[in-house]
Amino acid sequence: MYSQMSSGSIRTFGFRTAVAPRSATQEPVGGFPGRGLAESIDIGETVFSEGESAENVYEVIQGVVRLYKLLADGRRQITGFLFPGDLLGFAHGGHYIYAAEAITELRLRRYSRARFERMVDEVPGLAQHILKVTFAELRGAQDQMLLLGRKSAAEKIASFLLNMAERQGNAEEVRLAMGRADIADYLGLTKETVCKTLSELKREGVIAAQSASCIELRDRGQLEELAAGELSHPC
Amino acid sequence: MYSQMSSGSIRTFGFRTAVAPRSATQEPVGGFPGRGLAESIDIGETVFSEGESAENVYEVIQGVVRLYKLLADGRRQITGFLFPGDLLGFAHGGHYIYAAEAITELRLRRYSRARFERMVDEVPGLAQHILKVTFAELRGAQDQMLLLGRKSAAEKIASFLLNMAERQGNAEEVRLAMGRADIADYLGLTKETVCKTLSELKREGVIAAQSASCIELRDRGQLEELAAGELSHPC
DNA sequence: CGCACAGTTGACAATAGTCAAACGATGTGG
DNA sequence: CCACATCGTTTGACTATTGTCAACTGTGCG
Repeated sequence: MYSQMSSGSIRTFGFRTAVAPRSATQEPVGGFPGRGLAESIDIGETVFSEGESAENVYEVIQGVVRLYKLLADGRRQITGFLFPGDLLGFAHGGHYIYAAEAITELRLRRYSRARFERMVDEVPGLAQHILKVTFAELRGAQDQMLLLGRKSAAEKIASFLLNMAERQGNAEEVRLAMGRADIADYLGLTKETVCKTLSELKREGVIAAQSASCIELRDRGQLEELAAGELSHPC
Repeated sequence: MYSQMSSGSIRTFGFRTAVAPRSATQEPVGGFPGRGLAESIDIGETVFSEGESAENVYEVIQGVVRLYKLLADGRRQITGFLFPGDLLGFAHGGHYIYAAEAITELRLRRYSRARFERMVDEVPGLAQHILKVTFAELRGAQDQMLLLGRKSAAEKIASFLLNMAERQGNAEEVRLAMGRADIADYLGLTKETVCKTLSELKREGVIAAQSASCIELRDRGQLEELAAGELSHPC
């Protein structure tokens, strides 16, 4: 606990964290015993909304989810993307504190909150396991605060691409499940700035694009320097 | 768990969260049994640095702490301010994931990490308690992401002032323990923009200033609308 | 009293946002 | 099978918010 974690991943409540290794889309995960009810959600549909009464906890079986918060006038901040194996449904005061929507066709497993809490209370080590991954989520949240508050557009894009690559086994080719608008709302930019910055990186030969959703990382060193804020000319 | 929390506060690992009521600067807190070693730190001094081997967990007894992360070129993002009763020392891979410095004269209680982990393992309910406050911290982190990614300078300042007021019992007068540069690095702005925005709010009569560190909230409704992003003219 | 430092203000620059148009892929109907 | 409609992406011209730089002010401490 509070120490190095092994490979594999689970996202409990909005941030990806590394835990025990497991296969990508199969049985219950996260040390989570028992099966929930299967549920299918169409692309673009809402799993739950911010402020809604928090009845359930979900596990992503297949597909990608976006979590976000809104300001009164509609401005949106995406706080995280969820992949198979991740859990969602974090609540405060009995209400979901963010909204969740399907970015792709989605398969979920649903657990009632009562059952989830009973399991956390009764299964030995489960509370501690969830604590561990929650700490890791907090760490991700702090990295994202550094990104949102202090990085330039190019540095944000570089960080994002490396982050996505890492989740895909650091392959040369990164597949983006989300559109430009989602990337923008995740990085605190506009979709136009995301486009322009990607084009700029293409022009410099740092990346190449097979298509809009498939990016090749041609100069990983350059991207890493950008992401770390080491370059005098951050764009 | 995952439900409404009572008054009082604890900051475990960087974000303030509401837990069981307690007096402000007295005995051990957070359901945390036993006493740690007392330690005094001068204003501006470092408690620990990012990346340093994480030997200890600390509890703030008196004073204010800033937690921050740095980019390679020195840009700084403050991820939270800690007040009496808060805990700090979150680590990943055996190393602190942020730096901590004293904003004021500071009194801490220090617990060795081994002892802390033993307590978490052995004391019934402690892991769950820490899980609860950690969830609340995560919520605070998500609010801060919304602020950093999507709010204007005026909206950030309004949110910050209301946040500080809330921690001081929602008094009309807010006392700021931190300087303009710290506020700037917390909100993702520069100190000049913080000054200019505060002056603008003064000009509009929304706030008044007894001194640089003592702000009077004259129109709380206006501040709340600003913080929520409800105003057509966000500045 | 004056030195040092934090805070404030203003002129100007730059990064990112806005608006609008064009382009490209994808999917449907003729 | 092609034409067309639609939606997401890309690009460019222009705007605006915030950052930079520098000077000035106020406050507190020796």
